[in-house]
Amino acid sequence: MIDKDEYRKKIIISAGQIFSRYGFRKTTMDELAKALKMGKSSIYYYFKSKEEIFEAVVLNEANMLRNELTKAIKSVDSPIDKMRNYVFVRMKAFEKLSNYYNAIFDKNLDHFDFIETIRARYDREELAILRLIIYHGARKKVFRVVNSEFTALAVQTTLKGLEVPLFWKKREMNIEDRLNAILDVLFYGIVRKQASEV
Amino acid sequence: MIDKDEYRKKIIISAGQIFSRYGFRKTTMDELAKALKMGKSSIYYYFKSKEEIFEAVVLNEANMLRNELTKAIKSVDSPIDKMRNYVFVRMKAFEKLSNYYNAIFDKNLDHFDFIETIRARYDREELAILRLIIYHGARKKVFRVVNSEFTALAVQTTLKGLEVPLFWKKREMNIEDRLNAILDVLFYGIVRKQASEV
DNA sequence: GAATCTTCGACCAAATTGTTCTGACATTTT
DNA sequence: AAAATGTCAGAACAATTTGGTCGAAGATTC
Repeated sequence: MIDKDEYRKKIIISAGQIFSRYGFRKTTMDELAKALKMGKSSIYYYFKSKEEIFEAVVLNEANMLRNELTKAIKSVDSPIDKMRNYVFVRMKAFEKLSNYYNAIFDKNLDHFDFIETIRARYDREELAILRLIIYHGARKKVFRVVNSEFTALAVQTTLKGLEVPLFWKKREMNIEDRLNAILDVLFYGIVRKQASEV
Repeated sequence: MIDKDEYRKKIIISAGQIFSRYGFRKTTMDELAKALKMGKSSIYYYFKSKEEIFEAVVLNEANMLRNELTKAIKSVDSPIDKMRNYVFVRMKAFEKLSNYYNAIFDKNLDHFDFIETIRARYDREELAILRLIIYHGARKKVFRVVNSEFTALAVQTTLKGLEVPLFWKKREMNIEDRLNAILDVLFYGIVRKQASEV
């Protein structure tokens, strides 16, 4: 009754861990049931299908990502730090939010249309955040920007480009160095020259 | 013809990676075939069954473990260092040789009798190595040992005891600290007192 | 004690999976 | 060159697995 939502959350968390370990396909309802210590059919009292559980899991991770990101950019003041934090948190989230990213990249899952929906919405939100950061940076004359909309899009494209190698070889090189390199490039192209002003 | 053994090795390596990721059960022959870029039925030209592949994988890892261990104890001279190296390498191997250890611990696999065989042989070999280290240590009067056979058994028991928590929560605490603690205990109970001789 | 909420075992149809079989192509042997 | 043997893959299969359903049986609330 009142516990139903609570129980749904429990299922989402437990399922999230198992999904992230074995992927959607290789995770069975029996496993989820056993992990939750309930009958397999009982799960269907809370969710209509395996796919619906996965959707909830992915949505949950997407929300967590959003929260962490907004917290990260609120924690600092300068536009440069905001941008740096944003990029860092977003890329560091790769390991934790594996279901979300698997859902986006795994070819076996692209028939799930909810993925496209989530991704589209997240892209829109991300663009808004980036635009805001950039706009404020330009306002404070820290960034040299002609059109904050286009610049935001450019940054987003870079981030997406970084996702791919990050996904395919996860444990290879450390993310930090690579991120810093990208941020360096990004800022040197974007930061207003302090010494010899144009 | 001459390539057959070569190809078997390739299969063992590729299968080893996939098994270590998904476990024996969740790995399908189709996956192995796709990873090897060959027809599923072609695999059966090299191996009689999925189980036989797994056996070869586990055996391979066991051999690798043996090699690393002998190399590790040969690289130093003093009995204390030998013992320390042995324990370290053995426990650090936990991550790399996941199939071997999964085969030993996974309840779903205990019906494979080859596991028991491998384990038994490895136990025997390990005991021999430990006994040798201890015996030499006693000879050099670095270790204080009554019966090197029993002492070796005691050390082995300790190592096995350490396997269990290592298996169940892999990424929790760092192994190093724990190993050092155990070695400390081990040596303080086993090393001959230098200052105030008995 | 009726009504509703929650759980579960039994069951099912569909999909998956390990394995076999047959035949095609390649290579070697005679 | 043809026979024999080695190498591979597609189709087919039997057995198992898997996601999902249904009705009944406890709980809980009214």
